[in-house]
Amino acid sequence: MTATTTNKELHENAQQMCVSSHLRYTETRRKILETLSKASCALDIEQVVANTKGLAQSSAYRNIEELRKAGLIAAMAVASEPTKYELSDQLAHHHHHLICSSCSSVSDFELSGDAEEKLHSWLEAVSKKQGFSMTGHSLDIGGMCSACS
Amino acid sequence: MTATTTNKELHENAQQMCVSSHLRYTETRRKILETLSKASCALDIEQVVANTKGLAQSSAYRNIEELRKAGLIAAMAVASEPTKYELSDQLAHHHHHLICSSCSSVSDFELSGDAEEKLHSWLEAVSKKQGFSMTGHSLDIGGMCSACS
DNA sequence: TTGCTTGCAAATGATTTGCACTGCT
DNA sequence: AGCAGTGCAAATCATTTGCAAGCAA
Repeated sequence: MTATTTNKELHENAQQMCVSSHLRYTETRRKILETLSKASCALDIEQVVANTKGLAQSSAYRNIEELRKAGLIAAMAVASEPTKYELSDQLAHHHHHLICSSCSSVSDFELSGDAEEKLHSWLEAVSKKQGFSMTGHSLDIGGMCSACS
Repeated sequence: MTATTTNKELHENAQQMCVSSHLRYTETRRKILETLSKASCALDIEQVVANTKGLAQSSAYRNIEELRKAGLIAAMAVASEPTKYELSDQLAHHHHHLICSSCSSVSDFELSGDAEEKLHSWLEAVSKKQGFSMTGHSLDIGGMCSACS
């Protein structure tokens, strides 16, 4: 499975993943993914609803949860803020987060291919030793963003 | 600041940190930290209250939040489970988490000193480039624990 | 038809807050 | 005295759920 780059690829991959999870690829779900795809960072429910025409909040919660279980969407909780959602690594590029402990803003970064590979091998070794079957990892930097300091 | 190993060190460091954040180091706070210190993994509010004699739930929330802002406690949110709390890296050993996406259980692991150093230097470089002042990082492995698979 | 999806409104559950009181400093 | 810290109960806010109607396979 490759990360999607074009809108068309996004929907093709998404549809595939929905089908294999026995989910219908409805208009609503398509629109939610498109909203997340357009966003430059993770969005909370309010933002998803605001940026998706004709989406009820309960449907947003329900669909995001289904899509999350199917691996299309990743959820991230920051402090006691509402949960933020973004496309999963399977639908977008693998990346990590810088989280400001003051304003709770989140921005993205990527490690070099080399670093990412090395990290992956460390984590794979740890998982193996503990009998854990790893499906992914997350790496956050905590601190103060430039706006807050 | 060194990670604490003995109970005495824990309270000495904790008191210091409270003082410098203009917080009183009360009996209640001392008991909460002791509860977290005894635990083998992160605890949710219910568990903290259950394991701390004479602690009101609202006091638990209020104190944990104060202690979190002062850097004594780390909070972690897993899926839509209640938030879990543990001693911060400043009061305990720096470590990372294995999170089971099926049962939401959390266990700990450490990287080798070498790996941890390398990781730190990568993150420091990223932060510098983005004008972010890093105070720490977190690294989670996601997947299926041995009990669930 | 059959059962997944949806929107609305009501319910739930975690977390926060108002208030009066206690206890450091 | 003066203000941080406390317990209790009430309030708030994100998230979940029941239900009746809509829509896709």
